[in-house]
Amino acid sequence: MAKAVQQRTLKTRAKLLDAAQAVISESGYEAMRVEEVVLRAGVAKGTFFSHFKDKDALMDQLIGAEIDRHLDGIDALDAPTSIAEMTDAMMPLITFMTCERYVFDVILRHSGAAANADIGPIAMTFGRHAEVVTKWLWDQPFRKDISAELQAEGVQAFMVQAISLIFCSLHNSVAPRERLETYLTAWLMPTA
Amino acid sequence: MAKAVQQRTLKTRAKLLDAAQAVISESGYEAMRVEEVVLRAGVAKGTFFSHFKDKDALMDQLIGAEIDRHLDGIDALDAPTSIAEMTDAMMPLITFMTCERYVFDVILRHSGAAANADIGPIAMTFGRHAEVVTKWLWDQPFRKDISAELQAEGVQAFMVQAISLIFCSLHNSVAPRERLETYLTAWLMPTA
DNA sequence: CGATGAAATTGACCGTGGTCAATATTTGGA
DNA sequence: TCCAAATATTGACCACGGTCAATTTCATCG
Repeated sequence: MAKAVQQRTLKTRAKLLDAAQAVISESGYEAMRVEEVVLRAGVAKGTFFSHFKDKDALMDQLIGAEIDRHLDGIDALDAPTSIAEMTDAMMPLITFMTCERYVFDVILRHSGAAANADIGPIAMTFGRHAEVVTKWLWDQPFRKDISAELQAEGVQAFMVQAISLIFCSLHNSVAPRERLETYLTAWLMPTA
Repeated sequence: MAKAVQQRTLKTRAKLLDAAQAVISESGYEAMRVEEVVLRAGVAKGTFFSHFKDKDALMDQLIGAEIDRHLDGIDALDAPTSIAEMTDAMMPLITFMTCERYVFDVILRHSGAAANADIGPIAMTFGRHAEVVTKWLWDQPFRKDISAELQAEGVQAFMVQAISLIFCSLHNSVAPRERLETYLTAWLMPTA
């Protein structure tokens, strides 16, 4: 008999999430401290870890939710008809993903789930993103020699690469938008 | 007048590196503890941090050196004449990069340097890897519509993607070698 | 040699994430 | 309404990376 989750539990979790969100709004993701969150939420430290496996799990939820919000916006758009349009459509998401180096690190760490058991919010968003891109590619004037799914995987690979290079001193002279557009043109519209 | 570095310094650094390597050989990278290393090296904890900025910096050196050894092997090879050969040539490197999830995380974190000042060993190896691939691509029967440099950047992006998916429960049914070959064929030999 | 300043080393101490046995609260049944 | 089992909460405690003022060792020069 599945036991119903107590009201108390929901309330405590909400308090923790609110407190965390507040800290992040004020000081950013990297600066978030578990101690600060439990202090504001008015609960003991141990309570935090009975609601979230670890600090990373909370970040997974918060950042995953934020990415999902961006995907909602992207999903509402008409399918882009050019590489430039596609790149533009992804820019708000990319901007968020690069708002802090720490945020991008967390995203990378969670982009693939470690075990079947724990496919977290961020991993889900990667799946969703691939779906959106696949849908976009369905009947576009792009290459036809490979599947839309494979094309979408490539789009993700290049998006990650373009973002990584933002944080790389050796390659940060080119803006991410232009770099991504170059990549995607070469990937989706080869002429040789 | 630049003061020569003391013998003592070199000796201590060597002791620390040896101790770290020993711990890693026995228990792996992830299990390495600074306390254990300084204990074996017979120095105080503070000494460790006067030789390495932090634990990550030591990992950067050790893992970077290991990657360099693999690149030496790759560099000694004849330029591959097919995608399959190219993929095979990169497999030993990929195998090392995926020996532990932690190792891959460290590599990703250091693949782009945070500031011009600290381009570490791992970041250097990425540059070197790109050069090797670019050289390979120079006169190969692959696509000619984009530069060899851009092709090499793509090869790196797909290598990272293929590795990431190894650690992803949603996509670990395909072996990394086959996945990479699929990616590289689509990237380097498009037929549309 | 002995003195003196520079460089290396030390270890007590701190910040922060995470654990767990003890305690408090809730729930469902008699 | 009361009791017992299930569930949630607590906070002292630990692990481990990292800091820094005090101390020791080293190199150079008169």
